[in-house]
Amino acid sequence: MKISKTEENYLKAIFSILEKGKPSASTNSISQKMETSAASVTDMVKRLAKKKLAIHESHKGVKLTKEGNKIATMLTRKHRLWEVFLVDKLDFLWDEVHEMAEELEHIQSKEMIDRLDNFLGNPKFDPHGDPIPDADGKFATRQQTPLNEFKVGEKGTVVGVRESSTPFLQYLDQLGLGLGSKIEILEKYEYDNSAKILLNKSKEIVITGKVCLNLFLQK
Amino acid sequence: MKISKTEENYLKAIFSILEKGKPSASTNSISQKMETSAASVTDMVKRLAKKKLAIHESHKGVKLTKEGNKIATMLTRKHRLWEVFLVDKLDFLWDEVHEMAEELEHIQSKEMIDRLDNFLGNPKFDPHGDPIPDADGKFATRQQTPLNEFKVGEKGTVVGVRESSTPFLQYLDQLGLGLGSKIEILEKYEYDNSAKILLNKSKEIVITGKVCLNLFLQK
DNA sequence: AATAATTTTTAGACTAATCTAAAAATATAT
DNA sequence: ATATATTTTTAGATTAGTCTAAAAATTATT
Repeated sequence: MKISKTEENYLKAIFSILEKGKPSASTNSISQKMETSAASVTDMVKRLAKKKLAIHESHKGVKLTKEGNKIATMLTRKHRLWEVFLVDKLDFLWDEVHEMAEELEHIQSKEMIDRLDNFLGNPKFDPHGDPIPDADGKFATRQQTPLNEFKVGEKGTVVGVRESSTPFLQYLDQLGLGLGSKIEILEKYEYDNSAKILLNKSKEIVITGKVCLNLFLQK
Repeated sequence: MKISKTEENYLKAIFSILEKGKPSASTNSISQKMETSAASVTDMVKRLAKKKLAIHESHKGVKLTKEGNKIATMLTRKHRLWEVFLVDKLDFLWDEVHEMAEELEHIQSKEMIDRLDNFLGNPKFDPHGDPIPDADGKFATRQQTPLNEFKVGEKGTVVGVRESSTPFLQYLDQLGLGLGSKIEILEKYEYDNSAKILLNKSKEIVITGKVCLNLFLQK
């Protein structure tokens, strides 16, 4: 059965909504992710259901079948491996690679992606710290805590970001914060969740509540 | 102006026909390359003409504009660079890479392809010996002669193939012939253009006229 | 429970890319 | 040069993916 690029993108959108713990993905939430009308979503969801990639009960949202889930997982695998390639081999910055990976993830060959995986040294996480599923679809797990849950005096290493939009990543770059940065909490300002931190044992900076919420660290 | 993947494929098809020295590409020749009906070609050619990528006079075939030519050249550049990547970095065989490169060539980013070029060491020829245009669209040239024009006693090194279909390349592999093979002509059999050759100064083999016609060598 | 607001689906239309069948134009052969 | 064959174009239909506007279903509010 052939699956179009558009269908793949819908599967990914649904997957990303379900990933956040929702029991099913609403038509509206999908239309926002895909930047299309709700009517288009209804049409497409019916097509995915007919192909046994999704389960759709009218007015009750969409889930993925095992097959739909597998396809979305493999798209995620491809996306993240290509991001590693672009950063590690072609020297792009972590905020520059998303769009390119969005295109590259639709390249078919499974053999190619498995070889790419090997070529890159079987990375477990992408340049934003997101886990890369292996060839069987298994995601690596990792002990990680958002910075806002840290207490004064605690230390940790940045291992991921909750949001990987270009502006946010560029802002982190400006601050000198990236994957691998060592952090110690010096002070916390509860009124807006901001904090003063010691960065890489050398520089004191103040970061906003938004940043605290979106940084994942390993203790 | 946005150019669809389909339009890109038509541009490439037209380009490849014109490349063989034809003054213009006929509707029929394009429909054969694209494996579509002649009617579809007429439709598409009109669209390309409207976008100023092709020049079309009814019943008189198609040419490419400077812009159309440039796009086709850049597609060729991308295709061939990706082939080098697949063979040099992911260890695919020269007969396995065409289909994957057909997909990869449609990835947009020019910056990415220029970086890929550098990463690969700015190769001038792809795994089949075809020249890779540089970032400005310039093709490398090379002194090359088809094997059938060689005389008994002459020697040369294989640098390219006229046809790069999977069966032909696999047949060459079976014979132990590839880019870089050293050849000396021992005998020529005029009645069917076959020849007996000395391969890599070690092995005597007989090759058919078809092979002689499709191998390019440097003297 | 009835009404209002929101979400989802249906209906009908549009575009890109394709097709078949028929008509028109060009090329070939007697 | 006329008839035949081939090539190209036109006409009309089809499918995937999209849209807007309206109808239907669900959820929230009084």
